[in-house]
Amino acid sequence: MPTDKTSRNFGSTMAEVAALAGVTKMTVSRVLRQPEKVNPETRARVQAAIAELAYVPNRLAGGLTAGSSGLVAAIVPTLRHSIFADTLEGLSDVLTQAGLGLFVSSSAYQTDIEESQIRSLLERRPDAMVLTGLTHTTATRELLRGFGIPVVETWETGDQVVDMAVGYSNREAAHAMTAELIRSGYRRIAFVNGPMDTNERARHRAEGYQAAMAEAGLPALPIHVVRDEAAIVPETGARAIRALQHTAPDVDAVFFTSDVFAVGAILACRELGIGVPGQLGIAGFHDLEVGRVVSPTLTTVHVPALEMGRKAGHMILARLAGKQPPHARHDLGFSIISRESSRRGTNQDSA
Amino acid sequence: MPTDKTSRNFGSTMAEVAALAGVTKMTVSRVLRQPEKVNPETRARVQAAIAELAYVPNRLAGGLTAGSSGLVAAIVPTLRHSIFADTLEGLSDVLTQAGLGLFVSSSAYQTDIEESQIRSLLERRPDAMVLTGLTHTTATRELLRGFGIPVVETWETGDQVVDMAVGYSNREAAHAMTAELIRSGYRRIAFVNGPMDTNERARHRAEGYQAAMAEAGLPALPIHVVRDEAAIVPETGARAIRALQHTAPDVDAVFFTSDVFAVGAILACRELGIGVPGQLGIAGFHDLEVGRVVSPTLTTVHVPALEMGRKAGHMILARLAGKQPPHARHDLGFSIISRESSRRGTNQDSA
DNA sequence: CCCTCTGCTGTTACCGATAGCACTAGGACA
DNA sequence: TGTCCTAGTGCTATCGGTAACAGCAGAGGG
Repeated sequence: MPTDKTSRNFGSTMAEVAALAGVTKMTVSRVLRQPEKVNPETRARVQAAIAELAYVPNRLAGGLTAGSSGLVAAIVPTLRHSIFADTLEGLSDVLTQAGLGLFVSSSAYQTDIEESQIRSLLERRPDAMVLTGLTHTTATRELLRGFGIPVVETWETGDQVVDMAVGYSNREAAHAMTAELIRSGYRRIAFVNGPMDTNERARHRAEGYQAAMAEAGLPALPIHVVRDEAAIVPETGARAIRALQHTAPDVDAVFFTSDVFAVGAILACRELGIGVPGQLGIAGFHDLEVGRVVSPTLTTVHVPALEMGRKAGHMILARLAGKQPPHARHDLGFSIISRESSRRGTNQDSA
Repeated sequence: MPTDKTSRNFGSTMAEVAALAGVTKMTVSRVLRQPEKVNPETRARVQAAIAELAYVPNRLAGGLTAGSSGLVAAIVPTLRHSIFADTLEGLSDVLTQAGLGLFVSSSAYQTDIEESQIRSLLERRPDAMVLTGLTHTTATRELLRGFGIPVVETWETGDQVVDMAVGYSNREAAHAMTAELIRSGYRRIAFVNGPMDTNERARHRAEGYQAAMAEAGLPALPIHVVRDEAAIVPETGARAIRALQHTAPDVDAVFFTSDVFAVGAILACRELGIGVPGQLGIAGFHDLEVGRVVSPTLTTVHVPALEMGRKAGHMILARLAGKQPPHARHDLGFSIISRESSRRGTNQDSA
């Protein structure tokens, strides 16, 4: 067993296996991918050689000829948010079963970073690519179209898709939640959102909020924007509550663009002696576990995080099999989870 | 621009760029990796051709010659647990900056699945591999050693490392937490653990618990094992509480191997009218956000999830640069976070 | 004016696998 | 007995790059 100076061995090559078995590489290759075409005796000999050398085929080399890497690249804004990890898990499940590898990268919510990452991901010639959201630079779109690989955009639906998309309507979801708050009796509803310039999910949610308010004949309040969306921590929600106390003390409900913020807000209210849901209604987004645990429990929007990942995986597989047509779009919907934090007139829990 | 029947283009090749620029592939290759060796005029011409064709180099092909893929493979038990996602994010940060790609796979906590995944990951000739835990099949160890690539095992420290390791001592962590509960006045302390046969983290935590009890002259209670560890949901913790009410009603504290379980337990206690921390002390593990939000707030063990990922990344980079020696091991420690759920004699919050 | 050196670019071989075709031996068939 | 067919296996080229060395022109030195 030869070992070079850096002690990197990389296992044996197909040629070594072939030599040991007394055949050519081609026969070894056949044993691996079309065993029925090889004489059982020869096959056994080759398999013995493979076992003896602990040979692991090099898919990179095979892929060169085949023109495919067996890799799917995925870009998420961050891994430090279980909601995106859920989508990745769903994707990974489906892809792994099909023998495809998953190659991950995080963009920190910035489209220019995303562009450079896509460029570097493409150097690995993925068989498909999964993106989060529909907002990308023009160069990104052109690059992806030029490569002609299946691209699935997740977490939103819309018309301007690069290729395919699976998601839900953030506009409708925010609309529905706002309407739910209004139905519960809240009138001065504030919306705490992420940056709307780089994130169409945030933009669409804002539109949904504003539309619902308008339909109810209520004034939409100025949207409170959380700048550093990468820092998704409860304290950000707490800070928003403290800020709103000054800028808009008459607000009677706050709808947060993430459960993480909403939960921080609930804790802040507890400290400040603000009764939730009596004095202030609170709603979140994502349906994270934390919202089920906090007291009062959090009203939120459930999003199909895992399912989007799975669906994206299936769309890719179908497409690679030549079935799924381009421009396929799937709306997986959402649901409003009404819990204690928006149940006006119920307990005024603040401890 | 040629496009084959499946509409997969894969961008242009270096040969096409070369033809357009009126040079050979070799010159294009040089422009990309040692531009200073190419005449500025030629270089400009080549760069124009690259831009015009939107050429993206194929690292797979380059890697074939170089004998490296620029990819690092990581295996985590599951992505649906933010704690492992944190480790991945740390790893990803470091690797991405160094131009390495991260290739992820989840093992569902089973070493046999892990083995087959490692085999399939190795087909992609990663430059390094990151594993979770120290428990692997013999075949896995041999395979990895045979490949001679840097391997970092995370989330535990110990002697039987394949190559390198970064983690903390689960034994000491569980020991410290148990001791903390004893110090708080609890005596009949139960431990709810994951399966100890496939997961040395669970095994070591059990040992730490037992040792701490023994040192205090207290009897270690039979360990309550949560079988389906993959289902890491609060309800599992709630179920454990209900079970313990029957099997060991005199227990005065429960130490859970995960905050997720501990939080479910706290909610169950609230429903059952069991006062926490008065009647029952509760402690968790991991220091998840959820433990900061639940009431009473959760006493837990903080583990360096993100840092382990980062450190693993740095160890790999150092090793690839020929610096880091084999068998390097790093203990990043842990810390006990004492919060309300184990503060005996304080409030008996059960709402 | 010749030689050597330097700077730049091209040629050839090869990384590890696979597609496509060629070839061989033995059996079926007329 | 000759022809055709069918397994089973090998040969060659190729995927898209890179390493190593070769070649060539102009500059500088003697």
